[in-house]
Amino acid sequence: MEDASIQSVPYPTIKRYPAYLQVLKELKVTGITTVSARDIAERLGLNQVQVRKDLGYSAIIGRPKVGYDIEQLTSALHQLLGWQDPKEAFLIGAGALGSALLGYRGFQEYGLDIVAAFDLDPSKHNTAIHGKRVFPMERVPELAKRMGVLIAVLTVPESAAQKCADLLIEAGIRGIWSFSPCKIEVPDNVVVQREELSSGLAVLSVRLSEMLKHENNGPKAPA
Amino acid sequence: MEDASIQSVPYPTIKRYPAYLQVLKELKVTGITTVSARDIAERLGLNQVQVRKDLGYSAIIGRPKVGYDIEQLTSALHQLLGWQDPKEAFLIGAGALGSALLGYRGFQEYGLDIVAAFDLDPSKHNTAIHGKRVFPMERVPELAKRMGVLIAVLTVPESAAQKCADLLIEAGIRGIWSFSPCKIEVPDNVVVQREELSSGLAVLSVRLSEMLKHENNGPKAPA
DNA sequence: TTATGTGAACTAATTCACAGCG
DNA sequence: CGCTGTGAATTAGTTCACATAA
Repeated sequence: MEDASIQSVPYPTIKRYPAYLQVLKELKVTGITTVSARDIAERLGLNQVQVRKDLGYSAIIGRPKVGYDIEQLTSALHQLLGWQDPKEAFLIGAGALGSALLGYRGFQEYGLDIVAAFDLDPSKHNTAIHGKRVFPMERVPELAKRMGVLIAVLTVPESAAQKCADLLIEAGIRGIWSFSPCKIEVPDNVVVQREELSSGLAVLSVRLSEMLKHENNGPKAPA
Repeated sequence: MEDASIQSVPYPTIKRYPAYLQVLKELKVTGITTVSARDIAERLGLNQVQVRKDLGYSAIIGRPKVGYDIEQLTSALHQLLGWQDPKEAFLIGAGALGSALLGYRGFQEYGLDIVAAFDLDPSKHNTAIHGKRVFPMERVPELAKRMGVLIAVLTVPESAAQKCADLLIEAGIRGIWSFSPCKIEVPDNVVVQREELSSGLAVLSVRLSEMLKHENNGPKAPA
């Protein structure tokens, strides 16, 4: 079965891969060439069996007593993620968050190369932010087609999100990484990944509240 | 059992709460006062039973044929998240991402009020970014204690993350929302929530690759 | 009939336990 | 032994199916 790859890798696993790559990168600069699943697990606070299972979705095999070859493993994970060669992307919405993302070099490592920014606000047009030029929104279709760009990072206010998305879709964009806290309607052949910054904050809030509550109740309560 | 609240709400549920609040806020401005689970579910692309189960962790009860009272539900969710009154927080690392977060008003809604920024770079000291003053890192302990700040948003480079975290812990910070892609060691009484921007991108990459692959294979492959 | 609420069934993910290899 | 790899057991989360209330 050649196409066992139809979403055979579970999403929780995929979400952990970037962290694995991060660890591999760190180890590599120290000159180490192999790593054990346990080592990765400890550095990330995960279960070692989980790491082995996750790595098992790649073609590479680890050697007992030695571990995994860092070089091989890195490229295997890059391949599973489709990060072999960076994909060009547009950034839509050069506000505070958008500007920050334009200045973030790390995306290169994540297979993403933001090549241009777009904004509705004319005062931003033809300026450059972190070395990336800002174009008027209307030019998305033309430039997307010319450059063959398929991915957009959407950092516009909620109120503009759907309108911008519609324009992106018309321009042939197939993947939208959205930082706007709202649902975006797209046809079946377009993928939207919604980044929920607030989810992480919600978890932090709850964990912190619980910890503080226990400190107050703990001493009094039995056991 | 009064303390059934010891992490009785599953994390996946907690992560969805901010999205629910977002929907409730949108509905509220239109003047509507009640909402059904199905309506929420549709707006977010979720299953309606899941929404009901999630809301079931709160004390409020919905009325058949009517739904949930938006006002009540909002405050119940705020309470479950510990977002009743905004918590003051420090931002550590006034680089590109840090500056963006300083400019993001939305955190107020998420129970977070960033009151000051800190940076190692002296050239940034005593400047203001989006109206928030930037202090030298050394002043964290003094100001945290004076203001009773317990939460920090960490947006420093990987290389500085642990060092900054150590200083924060010494200053009495109990919750760290970290955007640095690395593990941070903290004592048991401190909570670290790691925000993995790359996870979302990983999922987008894979979903997009699969979609494009199917388009190429699809027409040829059987069924 | 249109909604909530919930036990039961199912599906997914994690962890355990152990076999196998160098 | 120290490590990988994996079937089996467990736990967690989601969805189904249905009872109930206005």
